[in-house]
Amino acid sequence: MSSKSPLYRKVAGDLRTAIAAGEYGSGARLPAEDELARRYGVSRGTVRQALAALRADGLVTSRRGARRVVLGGAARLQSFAELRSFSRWARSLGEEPGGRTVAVDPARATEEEAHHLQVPQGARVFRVRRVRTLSGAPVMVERTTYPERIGELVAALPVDAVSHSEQLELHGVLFTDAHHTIDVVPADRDDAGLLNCPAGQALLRERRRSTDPAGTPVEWSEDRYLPGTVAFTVHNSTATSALGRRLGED
Amino acid sequence: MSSKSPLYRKVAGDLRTAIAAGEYGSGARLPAEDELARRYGVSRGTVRQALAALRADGLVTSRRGARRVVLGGAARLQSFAELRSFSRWARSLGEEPGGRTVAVDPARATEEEAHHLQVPQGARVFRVRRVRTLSGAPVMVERTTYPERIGELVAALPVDAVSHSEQLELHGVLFTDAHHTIDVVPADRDDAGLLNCPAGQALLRERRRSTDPAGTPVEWSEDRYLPGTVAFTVHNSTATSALGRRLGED
DNA sequence: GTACAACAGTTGTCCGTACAACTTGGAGCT
DNA sequence: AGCTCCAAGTTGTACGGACAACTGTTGTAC
Repeated sequence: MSSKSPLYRKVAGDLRTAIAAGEYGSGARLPAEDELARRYGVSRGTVRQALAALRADGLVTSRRGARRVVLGGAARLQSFAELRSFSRWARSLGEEPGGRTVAVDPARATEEEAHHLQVPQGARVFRVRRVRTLSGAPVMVERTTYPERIGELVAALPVDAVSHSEQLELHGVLFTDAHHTIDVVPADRDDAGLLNCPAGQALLRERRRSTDPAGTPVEWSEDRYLPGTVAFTVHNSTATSALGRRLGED
Repeated sequence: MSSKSPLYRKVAGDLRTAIAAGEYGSGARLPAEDELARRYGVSRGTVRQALAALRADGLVTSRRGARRVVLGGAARLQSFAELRSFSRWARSLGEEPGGRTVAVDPARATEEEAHHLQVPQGARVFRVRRVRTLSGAPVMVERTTYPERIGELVAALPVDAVSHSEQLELHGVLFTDAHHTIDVVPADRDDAGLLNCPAGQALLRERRRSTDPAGTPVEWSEDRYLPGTVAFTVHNSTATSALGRRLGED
């Protein structure tokens, strides 16, 4: 059966599970690259590629001259797939994801939408509003705008489809990059009704712009979470910087 | 004069400025790796290392078979240094950072602090409370716990020192990795007094654990921002995943 | 015209080598 | 004991080559 996944991925996966299994406790030093290369029967370059992946996930440090050290605490970091899909994320935690599509509206792109989706202003887009639940309780309201091509696929989905992203994947729509902005906003009347909370309630807001492998925007979304239900975690290092802080001009 | 920075960094920097200068507009395709290698007189491997950095910053996509595409919109992403230091970040935006140290207390590590700093419970630590301002207006309250070694350095700083992190750097204390958790909490009495806002006001909370190159924790901090003042931005992709979502158990 | 097939172009993976830069621990000296 | 200094160990950087896998385009056949 053997998979078609590249060698360095297998090595990375193996090391990941070894760390998760506690073979290398927090603060422990990993074997040297040469040693790992020998052990797995691969070249040092391949080992380095695997270790770069672990470092990007914040699992290990690395510095010249010394062996790599396992970083404790970071613990479990979701994969990109789990982050992209609310459903997948929830299921991986043993929670039962639910969703109710409130509205699917064909519309004309506003200036903001046009900018983020890189389409001309006034172009045809689809606006989708959904309420997401964990084990039945509403947790998040999701307002997504899709360009026409993608929106048509979404509009064709049944209203009770739990995971839109998984359905889109089946149609060959891939999400590979996303840019997120996280801040706080008060709930408006609409949020309050959908989330069953008082208007003005502070919500954790995540705005997201996702693109496909070719760099074409495929969604522009604004999600609002009830406080206390989820938190966002980020790891960054001098090696791979992905997090930033921004003035909140809105 | 020439610097001691590695080759691939110069290439990456050059490409970054070229993109920023609009030489490759949003959606444009970068030259092929071979072409860049020829142009810079370096090997393809070095070019790939440079491009990997750009990809990690979310500046370009990359997929097998097709040339790399410049991702628009992501725009300016702060460097790790700017994220680490409130002062540096503020100054890079033309704002005047300020700070007031409210208290520096030697203390015994609580269970939580001990866990995050990887010291025995009850070990000597220093708790520092500061109010941070932008152009005079209070924006954030920062509650940081340092292990004894670092805390002693901080305690010796003048109360009106604007940037603690820059001072620590001068003493050879390096921060290379950080793990962040972002969510929302209501302001307690203390926050309200320091930030001059009503108690119960929702604040954007960032909890942070920073480590040095050896993987030793050097700070554990909880920062609370007034809403509307800052937002956090994150880029992630299937290639480098650093962002995650967490159940908010606290 | 439309669909299919071949082809050139491009990035991903993997190997090998060599040297530079840095850390660590121990030997040896005071 | 404490200090300096050295040597071994380890990661970072850079080169080179080869092939696999995929994309976009071109051109052919129907």
